[in-house]
Amino acid sequence: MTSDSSGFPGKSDTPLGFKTHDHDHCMSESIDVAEARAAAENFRLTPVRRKVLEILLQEHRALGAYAILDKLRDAGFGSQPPVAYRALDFLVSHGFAHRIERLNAFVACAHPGETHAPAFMICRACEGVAEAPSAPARSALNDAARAAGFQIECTMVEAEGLCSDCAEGEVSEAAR
Amino acid sequence: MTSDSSGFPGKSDTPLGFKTHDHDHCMSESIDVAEARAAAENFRLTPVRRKVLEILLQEHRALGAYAILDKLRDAGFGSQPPVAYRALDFLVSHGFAHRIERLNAFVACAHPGETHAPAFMICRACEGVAEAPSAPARSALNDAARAAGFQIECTMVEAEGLCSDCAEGEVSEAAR
DNA sequence: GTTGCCTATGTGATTTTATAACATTCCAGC
DNA sequence: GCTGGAATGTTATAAAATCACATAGGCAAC
Repeated sequence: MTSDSSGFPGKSDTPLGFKTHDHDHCMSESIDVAEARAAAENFRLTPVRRKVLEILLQEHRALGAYAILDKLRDAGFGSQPPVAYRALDFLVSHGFAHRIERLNAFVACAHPGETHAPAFMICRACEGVAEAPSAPARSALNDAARAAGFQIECTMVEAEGLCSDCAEGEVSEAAR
Repeated sequence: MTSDSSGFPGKSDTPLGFKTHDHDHCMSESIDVAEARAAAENFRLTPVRRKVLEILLQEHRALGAYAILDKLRDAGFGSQPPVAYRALDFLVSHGFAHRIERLNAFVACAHPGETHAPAFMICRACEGVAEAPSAPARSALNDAARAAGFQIECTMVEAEGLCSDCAEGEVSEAAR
């Protein structure tokens, strides 16, 4: 396996996630974390669930449930929507994936293990999704909520725009 | 018309929006603003568009496009999805309504006129939606984005939880 | 080891949300 | 009155999500 998380990864480098990095590494690491937690926390990382996690980890992009479903079918699993939705619900509720409301789609979590509810940056050109810390944004909102007597249970922060790679592309396109 | 925006409104008081207030007033005011802007900014607040805005203003809740469509039909307008979606697109793009991604639904804007992209507080019990300023949350996210070279074009902040009224309800229910 | 229970998966049907494509109508400006 | 563009109407279809119920797998008690 090409494992180099610093500057120059092996064959599996990718521009997604807004930063070149070693896919194989972040993927195998995430799977390992999931298996460790499954053993420790007494839940089952069944074949479908594991496969869906792998599918999501292949790309740092949000995938729709039906795109995932296609890949599940190719891999020999059931191909009806509930198969995908159930696995996704599981992954999301255990923190291995996030739902991107803006896209009605799902991404693998970039920091599994840590319980967190990040903010997302969604590139409208390449559809890449990156996570950002949302604690500051969240606490600001909390103040407003408290003032209104509103009890926040869950906060979603999603920003849409252009990642650095795609922004360069736009510039050169405008210059044509 | 019962116009009293302070403590004790007329027949039209409502618990929605997380605060008792005078519906007729906020509704007529919003329509007035819309008409004024239509004249000033040279766009048309056509009958369908106006009707959809009125429908949304009836309740400080998010309504799905199809719920709106039902009401449009009752009012004698076209009853196919594009009729509702087009009017909603218009209202959203001119700042008279907001789309709530979490619910795939729409609310009337609580502060028409001011260009803004607020944060939303969504009550999971009564489905009421209130707006909160999102500038602090937004600027925090901006810093993270800049660091990642990401150009934010639009940010969505939505919090789900319980409004003060519904939180009280939960408590008394738990005591049963 | 087999019974019973619970969880997970498979499958078909349906509901909800959203858009594409094209015809028709309305209205402003000439 | 004609013309061009915007808005609306309508049919059809795509995309996203859920319901309901049947089947299989894992595991503990007996």
